[in-house]
Amino acid sequence: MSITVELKGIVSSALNSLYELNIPADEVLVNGTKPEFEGDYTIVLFAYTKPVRKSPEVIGNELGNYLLENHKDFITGFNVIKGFLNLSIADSYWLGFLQQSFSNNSFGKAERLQKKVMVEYSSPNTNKPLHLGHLRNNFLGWSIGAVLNSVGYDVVKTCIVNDRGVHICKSMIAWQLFGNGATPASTNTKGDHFVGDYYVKFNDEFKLQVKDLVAAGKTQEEAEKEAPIMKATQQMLIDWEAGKPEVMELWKTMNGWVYEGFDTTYNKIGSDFDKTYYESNTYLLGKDLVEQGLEKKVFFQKDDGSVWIDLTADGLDEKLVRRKDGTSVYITQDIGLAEQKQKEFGAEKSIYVVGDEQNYHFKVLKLICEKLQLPSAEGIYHLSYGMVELPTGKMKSREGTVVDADDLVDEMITIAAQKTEELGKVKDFNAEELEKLHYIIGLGALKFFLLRVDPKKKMIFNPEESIDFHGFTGPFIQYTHARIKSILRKFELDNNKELEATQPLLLLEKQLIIHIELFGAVLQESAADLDPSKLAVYIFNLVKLFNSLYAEHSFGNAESEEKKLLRLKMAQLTATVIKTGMNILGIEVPERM
RNA sequence: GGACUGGUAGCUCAGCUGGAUAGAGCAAUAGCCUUCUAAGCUAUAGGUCAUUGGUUCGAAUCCAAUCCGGUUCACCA
Repeated sequence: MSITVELKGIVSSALNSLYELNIPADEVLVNGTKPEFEGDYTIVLFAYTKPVRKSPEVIGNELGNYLLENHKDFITGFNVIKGFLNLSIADSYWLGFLQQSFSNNSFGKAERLQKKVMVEYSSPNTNKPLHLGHLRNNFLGWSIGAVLNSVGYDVVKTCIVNDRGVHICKSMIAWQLFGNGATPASTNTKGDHFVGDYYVKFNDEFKLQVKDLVAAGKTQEEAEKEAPIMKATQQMLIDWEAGKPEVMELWKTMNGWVYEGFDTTYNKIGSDFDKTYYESNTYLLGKDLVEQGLEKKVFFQKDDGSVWIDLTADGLDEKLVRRKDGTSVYITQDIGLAEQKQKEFGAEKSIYVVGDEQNYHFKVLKLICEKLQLPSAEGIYHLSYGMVELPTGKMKSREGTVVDADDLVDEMITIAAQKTEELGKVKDFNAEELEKLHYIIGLGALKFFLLRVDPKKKMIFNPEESIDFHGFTGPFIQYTHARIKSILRKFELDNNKELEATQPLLLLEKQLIIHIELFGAVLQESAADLDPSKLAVYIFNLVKLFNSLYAEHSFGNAESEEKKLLRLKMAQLTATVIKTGMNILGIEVPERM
């Protein structure tokens, strides 16, 4: 049990004994005491003044005295300032906590819950390579899975690959027209980039054709419809749906190139999935649900044959679920896939990590599933994250302002290599060890940069300024871990020696222990909010506290054997928390750097 | 226009289920390596929490209005 939970319980029953006041333990307000005041934890008393009919100062003193008398081993002192009761916790409590936890490698993690959740993330299109926005999505999705796993959920990570549709056909047409049989191998290009280049070529050619047609007297709209390359693309989509062999052949070949490229990138950034769905297999799902919906009168049919749902009563609009030609639309596939996942895995929650541009879509999706009374409905949760923007605004592929994922990862690793070289601390590393270290640091910097901000908020990335390696960053945390490991290598910790308590805990020591103790609660909070940034901030603060202590006091050469043992145990547990926490963010920590 | 969403230090962000004097990092300035890794530590400076009103013991936080951004509202995916 965490100490704040314990305190809440104690205060709740104290209020009951003193004033016959029934305040549920979880409604007691407990904060960490601000550093400028004496004490470790603070009870906020204002809420009790009315029912008790006493001033907060009086309540504070009575409560403080009561706690002091009845919990001598736990609470050793108090003071009251305005409506705040500051409590001091016994050193022996902290020492007991440290003794119990310091060698526990799974410190902070919770017991298995026997509950299953699904996290869908990444969801790329196969017509172009991954960019910075995908990186945020991938890091978030992976990390949220790890956070949920750490608090006891069984997590199924899934990915839906958007491998069909007009956009894919655009790349295919362009390759037919301009490729001259080129392949990624023949041009020495990564497969996803290779295919993406033809997508760009399509757009270039399309623009030229439209321009010519407009010059010949067509309106912009007519020109866009009639451009030969666009017509060819639409024909190809029809041929694809009909399963025309040569089209299928080309489609498979080009997607194959893309997957090869994606695999390389996923491997590098550490994204993995338990189950990958392909839209080419799922795009027909949900058709039968339209029939069901019509029978249940959830949907209605218009005169032209198209099928709709009326969501105006829910504050939304009418939404099409089947075209008049009988083909299904995007949302219908999603309903079908939601049901498919439900049948296949039966998770109690299904989290979709998808950008906030699709808030409306997911609102509609959940609503329709609810109205159809599908088992999947309740668990649908859209984890809506903000876009990564440039200082100039959104990234636009047409304007060439897209930050490519592979380029960025490589750049980060290069910078990591430069800095490591400059600092010259690992001159004895061989080439392989160095490469691994540069990778860990470069990727760590990138992941931490993207994960440290609240997922819901959009964030700005300035390509002109490289991502920092100092301060609130991954490398700073990795560095501190390496630093601790260095201490533990030099000064062996005897696990059998028990902590003593003849010398009081110093302020910095106590602050660090208090912070360590929060770890489990932080994981719970990150899981509840589906927000890895809470964890990132926590680790950063932990590391700052450790470094302050490190700068002020010696670990290996402490002033006494008692302090040496205490600090080495603190160091070990700090390293464990850093490593566990960073791993949950998908970031490795080195032994040396 | 409707719906949703954001506005906190020069920059990037915390804090938002109401609690003590609004916090970090970067950038700036000044210090700290003959003892455990200086990718570090310490200090200084930097704020009308968009604006106005309301709710109350107390508001960056809740409510309303206004201003300024963003997303979205396709027989696209």
